[in-house]
Amino acid sequence: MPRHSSTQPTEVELEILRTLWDHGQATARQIHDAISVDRETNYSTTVKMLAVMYEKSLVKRDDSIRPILFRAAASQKKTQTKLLKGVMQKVYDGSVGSLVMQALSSKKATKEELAEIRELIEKLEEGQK
Amino acid sequence: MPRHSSTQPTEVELEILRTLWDHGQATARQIHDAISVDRETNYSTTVKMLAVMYEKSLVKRDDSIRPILFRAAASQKKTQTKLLKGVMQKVYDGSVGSLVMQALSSKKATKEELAEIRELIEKLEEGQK
DNA sequence: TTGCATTAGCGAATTCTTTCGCTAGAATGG
DNA sequence: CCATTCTAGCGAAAGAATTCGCTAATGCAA
Repeated sequence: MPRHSSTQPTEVELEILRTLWDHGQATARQIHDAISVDRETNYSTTVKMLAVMYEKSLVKRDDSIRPILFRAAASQKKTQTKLLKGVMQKVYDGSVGSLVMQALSSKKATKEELAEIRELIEKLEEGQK
Repeated sequence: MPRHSSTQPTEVELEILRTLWDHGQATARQIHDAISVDRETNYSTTVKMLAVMYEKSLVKRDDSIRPILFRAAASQKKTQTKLLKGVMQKVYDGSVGSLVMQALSSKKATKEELAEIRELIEKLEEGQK
């Protein structure tokens, strides 16, 4: 019986996407070097993952030039939001409130972050009246 | 080459845990009926998943009685926090701030939730001075 | 007790993800 | 142009998560 069909990036795919978002675009070699800092892995693996991701339309490629350049197909923000909503649904039963409360409780935010969040809250509360 | 080792619950495991948190404890049959509402699945599968989860120590079982009763090994909160931290790390590079900002922007929170979050923020800002 | 229904467990198969060896083609420096 | 190095791709295999058929054990009701 088939299982998935949604195109959420997997763990390794996400790492690759992260370097693409950082660099804007990159060759397989550059991507490989970037992720090799954390994860010990083979160049072939990176190339293969890029092929898989291209299949899934997670990346675009420009092969009019050599070496081939890759870029993320979707913006970081869009992807993050999609993943976050997934977690919100699966882990917090869709409740933004509990997710945010736990996030804030579980890890220290900087003064600046807190201020920024408070402003957003106030704006949201304003718009709600 | 080995890949994982951490004991984060997977997707299906999480669904089972959710019903356990809801019910406190439950038989395989009850769990199966509960998750069958959303996901079409076979009773054998549920039983197997419970066995796997028992191996991983995600659930405890009381087989002094029949039918066997299962309960979650860790609290919902603890598990949620662990999963959320994972996402924070992998998707938001460890930044609570961006995670919270995006969560609040991406889905409407109720008036009550906003108020509660604002209070927490204010308390956190207070403690930071 | 016997027969029937439900529960529990095992092992194997399927699907999805990640890995890499090996080869062919392209680029580069001498 | 040749040798060497780098890039790209394929196919197979390993690892991980999920599925289920089949059987044994247990419980229950007549």
